[in-house]
Amino acid sequence: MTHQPSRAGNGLLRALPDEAWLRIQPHLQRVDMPLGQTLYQPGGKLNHVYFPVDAIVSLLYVMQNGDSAEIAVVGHEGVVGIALFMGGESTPSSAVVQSGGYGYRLPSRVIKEEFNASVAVMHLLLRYTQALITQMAQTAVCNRHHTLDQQLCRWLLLSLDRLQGSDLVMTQELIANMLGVRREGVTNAAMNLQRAGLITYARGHIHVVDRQGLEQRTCECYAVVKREYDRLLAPDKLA
Amino acid sequence: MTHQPSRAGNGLLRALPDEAWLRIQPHLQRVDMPLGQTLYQPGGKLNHVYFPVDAIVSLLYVMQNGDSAEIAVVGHEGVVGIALFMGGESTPSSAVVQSGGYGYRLPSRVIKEEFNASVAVMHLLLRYTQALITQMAQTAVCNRHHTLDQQLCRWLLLSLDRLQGSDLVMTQELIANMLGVRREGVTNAAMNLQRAGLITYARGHIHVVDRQGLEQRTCECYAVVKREYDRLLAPDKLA
DNA sequence: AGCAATCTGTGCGGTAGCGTACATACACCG
DNA sequence: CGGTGTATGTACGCTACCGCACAGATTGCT
Repeated sequence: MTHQPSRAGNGLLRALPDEAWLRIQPHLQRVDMPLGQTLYQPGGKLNHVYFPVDAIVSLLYVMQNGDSAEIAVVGHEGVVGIALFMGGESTPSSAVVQSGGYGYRLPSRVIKEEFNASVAVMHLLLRYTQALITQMAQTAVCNRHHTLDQQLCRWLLLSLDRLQGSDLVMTQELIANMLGVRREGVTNAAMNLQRAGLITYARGHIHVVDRQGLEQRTCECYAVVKREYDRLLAPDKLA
Repeated sequence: MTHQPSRAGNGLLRALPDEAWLRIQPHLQRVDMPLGQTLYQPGGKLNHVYFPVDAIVSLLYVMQNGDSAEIAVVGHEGVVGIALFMGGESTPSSAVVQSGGYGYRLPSRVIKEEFNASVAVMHLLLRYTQALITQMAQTAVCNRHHTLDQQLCRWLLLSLDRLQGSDLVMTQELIANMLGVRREGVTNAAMNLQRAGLITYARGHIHVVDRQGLEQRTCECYAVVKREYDRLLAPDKLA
């Protein structure tokens, strides 16, 4: 009694040309993506690409001394494992599930074949990749110039855009790992946001009360990234 | 009396399949790339891609308040303007010549046609793009975690790899703009390196005395990026 | 109910880099 | 040769964040 995979839950699957979708569908496999799962190890061989539906995946780099930093985040709008069709087969970063849920995975062979077989699929995936590049670039800028308060706002907004509702399941410890800062720093920033009436939280649950307030308080980085995703993945572009 | 463009000076041109090179060659135009020249404005339409030969181009993001940060750097190993074949047509960052020299440029139409016409060209450019992605990601990590001393070392090494010889023409003011820090911070870091006997410098000229010393003093970021460029653009890969 | 693990808050000294202001020094040019 | 711009050095208070240590507080387990 296996259900047919649905393309509704992921923006890229939805944007595929119908023929491509029909070719891909039989190879898609629904997978649970529990919090903390590591999809890729740095340098490791990639066996699948993942299309998250209600899960969020962080691309992050872990340094020799254990410090880490998030490079970008992928949710229902995208795909994890671009190195496969970019030709590199692996990356120096790892991919970790940051918010549990499910998604679909596709064997590397299939995505590579489809990438090479269909110009429309190729262009779709490349536009997504460019959006991802923008996110990485903006992360670099943000790390350089903006306060932890602002970065936390940006991070919450990016996560919110990839979930339904306005609640996150996420300890401050984990957020600190993603942002590459101390847990106490996150505590402090979160208290600031709570006092400002933008969020409430307790023991691993964050509730966003005032989304617009977050958008006002964050740096321009969020808007730049959002605009670029909208521009590159707008429905009319995804012919 | 125009000279035929040579493919010798740029790694990507050199790696092109011969047929592709012959198609492209007539459209290549040698251009001077003087220090400070802006190749792309954020959001602007890209009319050409640029293949630097002895120039270095910085991809950088300038914020609303004027603060800036370098995202990545491109020299004779690469090409400026990947957004063209990635399908975005533009990017939110700008491209500025950071070390003067010359290169070749190619009209956007030609690079797009060639990208779509030849799988080998496509794979070459995509592998290069993945290396560039690694550089951006590592820049984000470095901005988060490493000291200015280390970052200056990394920056000098990245530049050195894209020049012949061991001298850079580059004021501390400019370096500060690239790294997104104060000029005084660069002065301080440069003094540290000079005292350590790794470089000497004066009024816009930097001479690297002990390259190995720089490599020891910098963070792991430099090695990660270098390794990835070597891996993705190794001669045997570039069939 | 009681214990253990987990999550969050707090305090304190340390430091890297910022903003600002100014001082020196070299380089070019008339 | 003197003057003007440009490049570099120095000083000082300030802030954000770090590292570390520890104190509640809530949750889950037995």
